[in-house]
Amino acid sequence: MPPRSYVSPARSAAAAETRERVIEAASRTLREGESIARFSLDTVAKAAGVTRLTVYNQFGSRRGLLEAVFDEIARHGGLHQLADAMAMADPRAALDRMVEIFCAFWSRDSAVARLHDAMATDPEFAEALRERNERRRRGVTALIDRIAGKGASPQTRKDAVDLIFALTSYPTFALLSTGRSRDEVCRLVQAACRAALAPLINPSS
Amino acid sequence: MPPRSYVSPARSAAAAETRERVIEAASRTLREGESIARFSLDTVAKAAGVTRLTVYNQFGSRRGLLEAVFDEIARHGGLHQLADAMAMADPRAALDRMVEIFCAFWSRDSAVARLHDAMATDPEFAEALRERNERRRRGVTALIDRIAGKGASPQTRKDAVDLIFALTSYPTFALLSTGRSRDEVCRLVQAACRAALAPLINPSS
DNA sequence: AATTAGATATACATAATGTATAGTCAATCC
DNA sequence: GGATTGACTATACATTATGTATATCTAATT
Repeated sequence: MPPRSYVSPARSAAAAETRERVIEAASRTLREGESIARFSLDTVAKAAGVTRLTVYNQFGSRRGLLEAVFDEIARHGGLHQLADAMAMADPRAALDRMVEIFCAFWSRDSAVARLHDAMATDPEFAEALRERNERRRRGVTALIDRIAGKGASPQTRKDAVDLIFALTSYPTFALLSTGRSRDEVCRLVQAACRAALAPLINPSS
Repeated sequence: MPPRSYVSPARSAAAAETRERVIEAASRTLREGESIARFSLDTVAKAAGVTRLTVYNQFGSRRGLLEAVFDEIARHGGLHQLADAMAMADPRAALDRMVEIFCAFWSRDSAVARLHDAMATDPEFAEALRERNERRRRGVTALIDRIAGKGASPQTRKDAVDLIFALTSYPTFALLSTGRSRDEVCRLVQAACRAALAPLINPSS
């Protein structure tokens, strides 16, 4: 006979709370730790005041926890502003705004640096993050299509998209951040992205 | 009484040979493995036909082995051509050539991808690789100084240097390599670098 | 009062790095 | 030729992580 099952408001609320506490502890550990190498589920569990097994119950694996942390950061990272940016009348202004939004996102929580490091050791996590980045690529593609003149070949468009995609990526942001404020990086990337648009209109190559 | 010590041509030659064999096995393992996570000294030692302890005797640690692999790749990676490139009369042509040399370098041995992944988990190894990249930065700086007009401010120069440094980095190369041949990536990066030079002469901002 | 979901306690399997100690064997020195 | 030395081996051990298994506890539901 099948065991009767039921949903419990109080229980699932408590579970959700511990889940959030674990995510918070994990992102704090990522922020404060100097390397992803030191990031262990044991440390996180202790910081959250739970057992390591609870982490497994909630997230399934280390990878699951890391994805949950990234999604939590993304939720509060200001990416919802992208909708407004994409709706702007001037696609170049929209691109500038897009760069601004992503610079703010990359610099908001230093845990994102460690999460990108985690891509190196966990291919499936890397794939998961890459999929989340595809949204950025789609946004860039849409803007390029609006900016490009009729004469722009598909290859020229693809080049512009991929170049701007690379310029707005986290690795580029991190490389440019040595000795630069967030705003300074933003202006530099904006200038580079504008320069990358040139081949789309000027048919001189 | 101090133990007498001596140098042994035959022994050090044999040691150098096993050292090379281990490096070769390590880079092969990195190339064939799908992730740095699977890269263990045990695997390398077996592939080289030696004991894991021999690896420790020769390289001290996992990090030491990885550095040795990178240096070996760099030695045969064509970076010596940089001297000729830097000696070119036209600094813009030199920059084009530089981009070419680095695109060839990044694409030559797929083990470099895994080595960059290793930066994520080993901060000291990351630092070691960063130092080796400083040579590229110095080269870019020298070219920018030759290209920049008198009116170019230090900040404008720094911006150009850092931007080109980022454009010629491995992460950028890897990001642009999806669906592009080495030469195509090279041309795209060259164009982006040329565009990054504009603020150096045109004082219109 | 019985049941159930979430969390705990404890143990175990596996894999990796790194250290320690003793032993093997051929090249070198006297 | 015999003692010594350097590279390598064999074996063992300590430590740290991830991930799985099993039994138990507790408070919320039925």
